[in-house]
Amino acid sequence: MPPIKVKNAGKSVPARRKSAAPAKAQTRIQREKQDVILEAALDVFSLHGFRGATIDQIAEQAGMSKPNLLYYFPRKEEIHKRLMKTMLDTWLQPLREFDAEGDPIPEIRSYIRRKLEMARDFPRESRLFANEMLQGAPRLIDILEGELKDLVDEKAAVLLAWMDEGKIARTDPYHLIFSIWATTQHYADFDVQVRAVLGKERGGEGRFEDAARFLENLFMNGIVPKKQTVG
Amino acid sequence: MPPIKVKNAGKSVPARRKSAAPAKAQTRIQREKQDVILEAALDVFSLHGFRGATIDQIAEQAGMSKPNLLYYFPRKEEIHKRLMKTMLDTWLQPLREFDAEGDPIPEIRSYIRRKLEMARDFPRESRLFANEMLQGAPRLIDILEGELKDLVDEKAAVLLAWMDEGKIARTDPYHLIFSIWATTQHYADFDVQVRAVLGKERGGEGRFEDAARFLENLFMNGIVPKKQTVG
DNA sequence: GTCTATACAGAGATAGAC
DNA sequence: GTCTATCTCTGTATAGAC
Repeated sequence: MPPIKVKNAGKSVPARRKSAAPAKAQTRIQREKQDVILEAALDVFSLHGFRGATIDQIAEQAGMSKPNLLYYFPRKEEIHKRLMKTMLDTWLQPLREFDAEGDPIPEIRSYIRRKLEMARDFPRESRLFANEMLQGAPRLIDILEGELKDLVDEKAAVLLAWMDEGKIARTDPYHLIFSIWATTQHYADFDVQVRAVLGKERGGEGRFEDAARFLENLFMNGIVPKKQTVG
Repeated sequence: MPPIKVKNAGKSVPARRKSAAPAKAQTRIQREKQDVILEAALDVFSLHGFRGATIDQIAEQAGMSKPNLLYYFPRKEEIHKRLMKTMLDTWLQPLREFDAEGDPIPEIRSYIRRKLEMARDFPRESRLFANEMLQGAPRLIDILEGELKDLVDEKAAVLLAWMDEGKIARTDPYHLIFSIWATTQHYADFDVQVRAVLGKERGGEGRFEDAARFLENLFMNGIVPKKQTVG
């Protein structure tokens, strides 16, 4: 599985800032401080969820005092909201880029690979999302029922068309997408378990390559032995 | 998918109590109260994780005062520990029953079905576990590296033997197990998202039957169209 | 065995000096 | 813009009356 090229394992949020949003222009220092805070907050929120995370922890992780942090983000919820927004942008990008004009099998294969790369390179974002889901998505439900549903509906239609043309096997496109999400994000969200079960020898960095190989093969072929390849 | 027979959707913990553990015998009332507390605690812990959950919430959910609750479980951590223990027993049962003597394909198919039934019938247990994983399994890591690893090693060996005999396609047995866990538990842990994306028409009770059909088919056949079944 | 009252720490957030 | 001090509320846990 050569095309996994991304290096940095689980740091950095894209953290694009809209230049028109707040009335006041921001200094470079303000932006940098905010980014430090967001970075620290991602660590803490992704581990403990919204309610379990404390401003103290975030401040400590960010290397500043609690009041100082609150100078930049007056409310805990603001920090979380901003993280969620950035995270969703990053997180849904692979699905957005899923291309109806592409060649079906390679397109799906590449989607699986990209999702797995994201699990490897942005595990905190994955856990932030997972935490929100476990809590019933109180701060995200509108987006799930709106933007996300629309996007999935659109891609499901593409998959259905491919099935009609006999280019991929007929199956439920929604549950196919769910399965790709579930299997790839599992390697971020349940990372402790994966490493514990694989043990020292197999639980190292190579586990993502192994997973990639396995998942590609699973989604392509299932596990029923092919007559022509046996014996 | 007929064999999904379990009815009660997401209530009741087995809550077996070992009769030899605490020095003092327990009255019937004590047992009942403890069960009420554990039931309430499962609601709260599964939603908010250990740190996010509060004794106030649990007490309210259990319909008793906070001091009264603390009479039965002096520490928050005790409640959580007991829940985790019961949950793990329930949760790993299907894997324990995975039978080396059985017929490979039906055995795996049936394992998938049972895991999906558990996601449907014990979603809170699934979320309790998921919450613990997201936090890096601080209260569970020993079990993961011990009991669980041993159990998975054992079952992986069974799968490998089947592959050697050509009864199932050769693939990575560990990642196969991870994939079954991930896809089935997804329907408990990410339930909000599943229902949001499926919408009103398809997000109802039938979603589990749809998922079962899809997953069986995925694991058996993959998505590459079979030459003989196309056209 | 259950309640009221309360101790005491940690939480989010604000005031005001520098 | 950053800090110390502090307010208020919530949270875990205990004491002691009933």
